[in-house]
Amino acid sequence: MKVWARSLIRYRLVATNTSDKPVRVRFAPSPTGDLHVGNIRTALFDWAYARHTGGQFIFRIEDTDRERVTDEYIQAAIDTLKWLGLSWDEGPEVGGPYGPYLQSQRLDIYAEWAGKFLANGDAYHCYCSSEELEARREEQKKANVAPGYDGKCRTISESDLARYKSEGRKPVLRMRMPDGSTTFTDSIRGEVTFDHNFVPDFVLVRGDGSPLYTLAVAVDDVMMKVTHVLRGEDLLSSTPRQIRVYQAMGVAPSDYPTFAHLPFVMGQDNAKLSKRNGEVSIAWYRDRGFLPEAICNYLALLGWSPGEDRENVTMQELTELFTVERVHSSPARFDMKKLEAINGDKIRLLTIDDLLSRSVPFLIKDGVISGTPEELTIVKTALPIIQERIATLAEVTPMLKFLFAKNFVIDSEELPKIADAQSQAVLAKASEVLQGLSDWSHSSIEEILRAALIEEMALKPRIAFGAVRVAITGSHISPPLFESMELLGRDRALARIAAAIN
RNA sequence: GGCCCCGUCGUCUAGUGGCCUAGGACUCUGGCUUCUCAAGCCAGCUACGCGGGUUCGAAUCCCGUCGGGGCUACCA
Repeated sequence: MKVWARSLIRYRLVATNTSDKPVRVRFAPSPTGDLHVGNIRTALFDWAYARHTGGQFIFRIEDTDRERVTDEYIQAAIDTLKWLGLSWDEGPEVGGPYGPYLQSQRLDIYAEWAGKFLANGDAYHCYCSSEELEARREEQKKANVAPGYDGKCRTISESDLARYKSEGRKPVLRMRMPDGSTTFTDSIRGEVTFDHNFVPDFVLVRGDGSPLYTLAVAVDDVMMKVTHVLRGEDLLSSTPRQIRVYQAMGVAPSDYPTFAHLPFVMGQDNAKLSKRNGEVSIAWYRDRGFLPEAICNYLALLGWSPGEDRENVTMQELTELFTVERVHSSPARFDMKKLEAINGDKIRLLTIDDLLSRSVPFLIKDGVISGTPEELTIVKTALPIIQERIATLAEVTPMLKFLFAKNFVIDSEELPKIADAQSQAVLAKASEVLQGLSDWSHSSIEEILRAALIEEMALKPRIAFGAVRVAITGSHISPPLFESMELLGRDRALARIAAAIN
């Protein structure tokens, strides 16, 4: 029970969205670092819901904490969303009727509302110092009382006020939480109630006059006419505070946004995702050769499912199938293996031209090719034989580098595989028959090598071709041998076999 | 500690009282195919946290319990 009770009126709000207003969903990250898979999963659901309902997808940057948010991270967030294909209707770069969409550019709006709250008595100045608050919190813990602001500054005597001012204290603006409770309906979790004994008066504006998330998020959602808030579960317990601000703003309960708190995406060891807990930055996945549509498809499956034993969905299908009703309430663990499997599936679905344009940047970055038309022609010819054997675009490099090696050398670990007498005999025989081959096609190469090595020498295919494979590609793992030899060309193929013979 | 959320194979999930001797996918294991690696195909392993209820009948409803997570900031 609060000793500083101001009102005994039971405070119970039920936020419902019964209106048929057009859907407006926002993704509002606070770019204090690279966007990670958890953020992106939220963005994806926000986007899919907006597209599914034919509503607007709003992208807002929550940079009220300028100590931690940087312009680089803001730009990175914009780039990441673009790369994933999550296009927004309102937000950075595209603007919109309710802008600006960077909270740091909306300071006057927050100041105006803060002023109103203070004038109305919904909020009050609090002069307690951090040290004092900390000390009282410790006492609360000792006394086994719910920790939180005790309401000391709800009323301040004239003498205290004069003293605080003479000490040069800068007050924060605190929201007054009335007695009672807040109940709202979460689309995913159902009815949730918070007793205000556990929702202390919270700070809206810092001592330096800058707004906090608690103020900005609620003001912006109202001002931007947001109808649905799909966000991480970590914000669930802050919802009563947002509702309190709506109430202070004079918004009718029927106009409150509908909340849906998404379950977490956990790291490999069941802890919340972090830098130490698996790779979380989307940029890392991009650089590693994951397709944006594969990342989105996989992330969509974390906390949501289209049902009917379906898993492979296109971005278009995702927007058609996505509903909040099918979103889970329990957390999901991120599984790299499954992401890789889906990525491989998506790669196999690509046309050769598409696969080519996506692979080339990796080959260039890895120094395999410089990007000349001649090189691209060779790559394009080679892609069909490796398309089904790679799971990421980055694997194109180890698969195809043998075609472009300037100074071809066999991996030192592979050398022993062709050093034995049998392998040497195979290579000698292959060299001999191949030199007389006029038609350098993979079918002719296969035909003549089978006749010479398998039939004539009576060797097992994996033994015979294995030796040739190492000589040709430098590795015992490679694209199909005969196609590889055709692609390499007669002269280089013969030279490599010759070089492999001691 | 308090408040809140969550709990089906190792992982992601289907499942909203009988269609469930619990289905699919990834992983793993074995096999087929095979010039390596993949891909593909077939088979197999493995789950309703636990305990009480309600009911003719419970993975599905209720209670408790245990476990996990979040919040508890002049972060978001």
